[in-house]
Amino acid sequence: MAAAASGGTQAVDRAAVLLVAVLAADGPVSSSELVTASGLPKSTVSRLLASLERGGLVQRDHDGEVLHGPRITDYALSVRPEDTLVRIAQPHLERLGEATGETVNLAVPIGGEVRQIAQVDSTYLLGAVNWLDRPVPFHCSALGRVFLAHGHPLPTGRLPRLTDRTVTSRTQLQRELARVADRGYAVVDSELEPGLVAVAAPVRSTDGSVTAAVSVSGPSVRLTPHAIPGVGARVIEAADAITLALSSTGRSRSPRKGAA
Amino acid sequence: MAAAASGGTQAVDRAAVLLVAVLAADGPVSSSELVTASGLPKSTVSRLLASLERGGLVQRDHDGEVLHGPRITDYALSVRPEDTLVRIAQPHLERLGEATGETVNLAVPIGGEVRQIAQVDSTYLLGAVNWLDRPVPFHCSALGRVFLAHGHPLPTGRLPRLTDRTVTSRTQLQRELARVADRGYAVVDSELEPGLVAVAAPVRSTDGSVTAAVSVSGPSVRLTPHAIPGVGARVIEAADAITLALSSTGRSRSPRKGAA
DNA sequence: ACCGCAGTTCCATCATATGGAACCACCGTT
DNA sequence: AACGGTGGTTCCATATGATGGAACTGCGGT
Repeated sequence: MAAAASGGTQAVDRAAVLLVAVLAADGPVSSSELVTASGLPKSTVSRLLASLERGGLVQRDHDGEVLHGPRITDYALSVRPEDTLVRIAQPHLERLGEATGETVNLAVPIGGEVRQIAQVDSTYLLGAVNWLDRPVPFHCSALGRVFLAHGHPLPTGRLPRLTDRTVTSRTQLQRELARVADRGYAVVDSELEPGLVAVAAPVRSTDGSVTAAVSVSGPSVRLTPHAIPGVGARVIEAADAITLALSSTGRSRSPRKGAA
Repeated sequence: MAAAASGGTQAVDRAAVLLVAVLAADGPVSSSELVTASGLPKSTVSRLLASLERGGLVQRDHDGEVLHGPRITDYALSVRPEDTLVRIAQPHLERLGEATGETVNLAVPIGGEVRQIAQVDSTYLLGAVNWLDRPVPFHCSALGRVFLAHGHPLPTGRLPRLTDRTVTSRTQLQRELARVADRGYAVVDSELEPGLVAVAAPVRSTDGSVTAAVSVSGPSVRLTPHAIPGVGARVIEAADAITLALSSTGRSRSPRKGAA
């Protein structure tokens, strides 16, 4: 079963699935969760985890739950993760900022929220809030909806109502997400804060998955229903440009090789 | 062959080695480098990498070099890696700062340099430089020597001379590193900058490897040869306290489970 | 003390990883 | 333009090492 694409190693494929599950999970995960998530037999999961643990890719906390191993932590510490993404995206964000005059943000999903990791301030006086390090919810932000519309799991639990226009019904949200996926960009009008309108589009990682998003946000007086389609197009354009730039990341540096 | 400790999966063990090598490497790595590094046959490495790549743990840049995959990047983006470490270490650093009055730093190795990720400023007027985001070389910093003394690879190439007291001979450096490992702390006097003395000790990750270090640094008028042993003891004490705090990181959060 | 569940270990079976060699593609040379 | 070399992937027969059901262990709850 589980047809191998070509030249590969079943055991490693499976182990990779487990590791990715562990990394993608918010906190620690129990083995049994991994068993159900992967559909593999207990014994297999157990053995595979043992190997991953031996390799330092995974570790168990005091009560046996599995979490990211020290080797992964080391790696995460050794890079300023934003650096790559932000550095690559920055020029495109600025271009988008100039084109629209509005606040532009780049964000990534983290845990149950959306975190902004780069921002270009609005050229107007009204609208230049600093969103950095001020996470927003998934369900009522344009950025969040972009992630949701492209497969990011919707956090469980109630969807908090932040304004009287916030969508809090899951079915209604689903309908909206379908439109987002279809249209290519997400719009949120006064759902996060009255009078605040945002438009966002997906940035894709090298394997096609959506791991970041770009947004333009400003007051409803400027981002009117009439203006939105045009802005949406620009946002998509910028997001696609970043996606493209990412994919051709030759990772230029590091001229050092052999050498004495 | 290659005795498995107990219950494990050869293929995954090997794949883990490869992945760790990729993560630990500075930039992209060629398959052949991995072949020599791991001692595995070409064909095996090739197959293993194929699986890792399928899992998104690894990817290849435009000219086939292997680097960290999108799933790893996602993870790195989803955490502020320093957060954990810095948050846990902060109180201990502050305590050390109060005790010594000198500038205290926490650092991690990155690429060919040492990066400071947290700092407590000196209570004196002389000495309160901001080291954050100002990487220092491995060979002539106390922090760097801590890493070197505990297995971190010494960057290849010449060891730049920064002052007339900088150790630039590899053999001499080795001797010094042995002392560091032995004594438990590293000292550098005027090798990075004339008159600047630093003392550093290792912080261990949950698996015992040294992945961070703490330092106290100040002018030689205060950190005299006479004062150093006492400071060394305090630095070790703080570093050990952080190590301990790290190991008991139950990762408390995330009460959410099943639920509808 | 008892049940139940999470996780690890056993073990016989055979599916699956293995690795040497052939093969291919690409580059810098003569 | 033909060539040797290097870095990488694919093949394939072999037997090694992964597999998964069941038995086992250890805990935490009632």
